[in-house]
Amino acid sequence: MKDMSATPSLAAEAYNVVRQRILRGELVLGQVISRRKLAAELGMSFLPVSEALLRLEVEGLLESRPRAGTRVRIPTREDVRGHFIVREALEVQAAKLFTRFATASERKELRKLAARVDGLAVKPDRTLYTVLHHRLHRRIAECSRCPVLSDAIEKTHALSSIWFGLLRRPAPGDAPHRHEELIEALTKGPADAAAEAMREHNAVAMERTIEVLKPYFRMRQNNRGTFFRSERKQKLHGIGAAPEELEVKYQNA
Amino acid sequence: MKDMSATPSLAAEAYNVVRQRILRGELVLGQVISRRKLAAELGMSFLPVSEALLRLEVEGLLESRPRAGTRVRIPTREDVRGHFIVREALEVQAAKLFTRFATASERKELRKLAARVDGLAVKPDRTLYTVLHHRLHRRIAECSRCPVLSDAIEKTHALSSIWFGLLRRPAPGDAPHRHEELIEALTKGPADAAAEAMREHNAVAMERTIEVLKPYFRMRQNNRGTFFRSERKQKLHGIGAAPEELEVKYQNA
DNA sequence: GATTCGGAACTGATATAGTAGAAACTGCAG
DNA sequence: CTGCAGTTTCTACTATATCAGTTCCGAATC
Repeated sequence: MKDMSATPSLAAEAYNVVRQRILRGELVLGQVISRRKLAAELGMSFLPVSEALLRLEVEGLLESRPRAGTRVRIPTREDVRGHFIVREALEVQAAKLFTRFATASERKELRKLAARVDGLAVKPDRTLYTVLHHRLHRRIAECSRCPVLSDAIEKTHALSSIWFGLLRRPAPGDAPHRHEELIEALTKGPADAAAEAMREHNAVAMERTIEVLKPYFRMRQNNRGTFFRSERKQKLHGIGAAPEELEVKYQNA
Repeated sequence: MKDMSATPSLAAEAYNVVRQRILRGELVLGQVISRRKLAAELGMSFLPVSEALLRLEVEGLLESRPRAGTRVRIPTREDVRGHFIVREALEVQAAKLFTRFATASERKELRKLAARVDGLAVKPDRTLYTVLHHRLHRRIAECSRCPVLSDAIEKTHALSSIWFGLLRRPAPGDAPHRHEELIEALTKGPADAAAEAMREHNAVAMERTIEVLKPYFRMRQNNRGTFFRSERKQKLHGIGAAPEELEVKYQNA
């Protein structure tokens, strides 16, 4: 976490590299990661690499089976539902604290940020949108003046960012000012209204995420327990494919 | 967590042993843990031990500095406050779900358990009280029917259990039926009332914990950053002492 | 053509050894 | 008795080697 960046150990470097690759989408859902190859690539022995991957596994980004491999975690439907229940609990708490502790300049800054996010939401390019959306939620958390809480929220966001990256185009029936309305409730309304707005915001996010991940749920059902190492087999089972391709694949099957 | 007990690896064994020792109070706040000695004692190389300690560090029970050592984490006041804010968020969520999903038999079971806990609260021996109190909160979480949420709650409880263990005698001005009232609100009342009851329950717990930990906050201030290995120096700085002894120590200073 | 089976290659888990660095100890000066 | 240097001893960290289990791929079989 924070000590990782402070202590320039090899394990910390490996951790950051892999984490960034997952978050930037260079490593897709279900892709296996070889400790040895990664170690060779980064120029270190695979023990620090192993430590980094273990850490990411504890955080829920990876899953591994002894002597089979380590891969980017493919979530189940229950995982996603549970994830959003926890996230709702934390962000509602943050929203309440926000109404008490956020300064006037912070409120202004967030209103501007929300407008930018909503403006970008309809554009086809998702990269900038993803970054700013993440920053918006993080800033809300930071305004709670509770580092432990914002750390916890940050951790849940890292997980859902992976899934979020799969959303390649804007959602069709989307409210055009989702985030502006959220921030409006947070900055203006009483604590109860802020909490309720955050709850609804999260409910929409959950529904959408589950919709996007549906093909992956089926994929996980099918290859439960096998860690495909070769690219050919992975392709054969739909790993690395876009959600739309997966959809037709499993509809035919 | 669960895979740990399922996979009987050496690392899992070390993890459970150290965790149990911390929770049972055999390892006190600020005590350093030697990877090598522990490895020798458990009859394994220190790599699995290292993995276990890393895991406990991620969970927040330990802290380590490169080339200095690993010790049981001494929290700051902000840590404790943040911890209870997160815990409140999660347990309030669990309470709401409890009112929706708990079965009749589960409600009955919890009422009985709460009565036992309150009965034990006034007794001088704390060991059984600690165990049952923990079980009560865990059962509430499990009735939410959301494994991800109960796992998250379980993790926060592991942390606060360490602090809880310092409370060697019953709190004086305590409501005699704290837990029975909580369960009453959970089983009978609407979701809002259940949530509010859980919030108040947590607020009391936080106040009490901060009160008990006050001497340790001062202790941490004093020896920030030094990992004392010899027992003599540790005693000199109050590590391993009971809260009351610490109190007089730092009042005199 | 589809299925099964066996060696080859690879994977994570563990053991052992060596290195760098921080804390503790010892002796000396004030 | 107290404060401070140099030395010693301990620690965590890294690297290499070996083991047991898994996946892969092609040849043999039905």
